[in-house]
Amino acid sequence: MDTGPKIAQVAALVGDPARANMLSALMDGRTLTATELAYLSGVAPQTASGHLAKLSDAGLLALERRGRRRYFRLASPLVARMLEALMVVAQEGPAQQRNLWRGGETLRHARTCYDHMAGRIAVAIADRLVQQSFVLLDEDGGQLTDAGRSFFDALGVDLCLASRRRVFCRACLDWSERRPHLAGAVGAAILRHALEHDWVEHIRDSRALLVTPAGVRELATTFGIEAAPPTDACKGPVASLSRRRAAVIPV
Amino acid sequence: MDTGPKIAQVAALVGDPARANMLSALMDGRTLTATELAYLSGVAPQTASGHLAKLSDAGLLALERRGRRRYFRLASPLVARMLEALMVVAQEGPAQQRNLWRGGETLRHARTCYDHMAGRIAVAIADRLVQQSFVLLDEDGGQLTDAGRSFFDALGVDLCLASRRRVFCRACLDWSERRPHLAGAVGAAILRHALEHDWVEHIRDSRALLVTPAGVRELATTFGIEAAPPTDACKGPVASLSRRRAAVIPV
DNA sequence: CGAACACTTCGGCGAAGATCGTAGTGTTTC
DNA sequence: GAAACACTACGATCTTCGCCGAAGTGTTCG
Repeated sequence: MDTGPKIAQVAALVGDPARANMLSALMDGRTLTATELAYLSGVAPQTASGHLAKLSDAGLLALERRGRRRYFRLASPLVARMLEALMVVAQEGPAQQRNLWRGGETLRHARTCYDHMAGRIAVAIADRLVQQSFVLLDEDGGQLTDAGRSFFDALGVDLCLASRRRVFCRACLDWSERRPHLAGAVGAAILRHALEHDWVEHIRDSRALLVTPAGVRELATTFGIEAAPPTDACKGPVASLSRRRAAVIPV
Repeated sequence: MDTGPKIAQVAALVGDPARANMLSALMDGRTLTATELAYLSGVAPQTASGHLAKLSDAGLLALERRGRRRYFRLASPLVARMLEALMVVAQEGPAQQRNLWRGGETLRHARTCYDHMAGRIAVAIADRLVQQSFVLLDEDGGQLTDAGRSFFDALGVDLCLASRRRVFCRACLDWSERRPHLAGAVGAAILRHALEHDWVEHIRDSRALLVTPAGVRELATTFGIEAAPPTDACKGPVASLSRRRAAVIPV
């Protein structure tokens, strides 16, 4: 029993475009139904059913039966980490594609990435925190400094670390900005705080985040970030996911 | 340009058993020739050539022409991280396979994992360091405590952090032991130190490590670890990699 | 109870791609 | 210069697997 064939098995599952789209759609931690995932991945429900069965059998997805529909979500944060790692390599990939992501301005601006924030805003926040020596960051990990801890305490961000002394964060390469943003315990705490204080809110069914007017103010005063949303915000956030069937997801 | 199809492209590359074997073989940072990789992955040289071309084009492998042979290695630590993440999910996978890895006692005992140590020894070291509060560790990262820093200083381990203040380490799930061992800057420093002081040495062409008598002594006094090598050590360390062609790799 | 709905199973079609034999290019060795 | 070697390019074969139409199970709603 070597490791090669085993990782091949998992990788092959992710290697199909339809399944990869499903997993991408679930990357923000939401739970979606089989039908929704079928539309999002651009295949017929029968096809999607087969894909979802494979992903569940392999332990990549967890499923919950509720009434006549089945809700799927990523089986664990480890799966999200794996997808993230794949994304990084896919982005770096051949040196050719130096261009950033076009279209979906809303997504580029602010979105969720499993349990933390991503996009321009998130990268800007990370930059600021590093610049002020509130966090130390590199590819192998990161940590909150004492100054940073005080900063977040003063801000009222609940780091959920009463019982656990260590204050970890880690870098997560932003696929639209190609720069690191904050993930891990600290990243999750920031997103939680932002949602609870209405700095940002989820847009429809997408992973995009809308920065509220209050959020713009707060982000400016707290982090010195210009967080005004792009002009074309709120336009078909999930449309980019469906390949063939451009139908609007019925919810 | 969505992320789904892009990660699918990369995942599909890893999704073929032959290519997965090649990448696994390169996981320890070695550079191997096309012929060696062909044998290790169990396919004919022509087939391997095609696979290697694809992996190189996609930016997963870096190749260096020297004379009439081409040496391949992982293009970056990011690729190793990706494979590691895949391995974790592949191991966790379906709850059924609760059994540990059988065979290859030498590999299970001690081996390299890209730039750090893995196997029973590495897990034991990590356990010990955590137990003594020299490092803090969880899935999101890790960090060296002040006490830990003093410990390594006293030990003479060069953490290579003169210019960089942060002292990062991270957990890497050991695929044979299913428990975390140390990776990141600290993990790499430990392996470097162990090699420089002849605690361990590379076995032939495999990623397995042989713990020297001196190493057994030092590991016992330093970490309180019983590091005596298994009795069947040094037997065909790479044989487990070749599937069909069991020929010995000509070097 | 029957209709609408969410999802799954089955079966055949079709395309993608992994494989290796043969043949070819460039490099080293004698 | 010829032979051995490492690797690559091409072509034919063959298996695999994604795909959807049609039909079937279980659930909800009127």
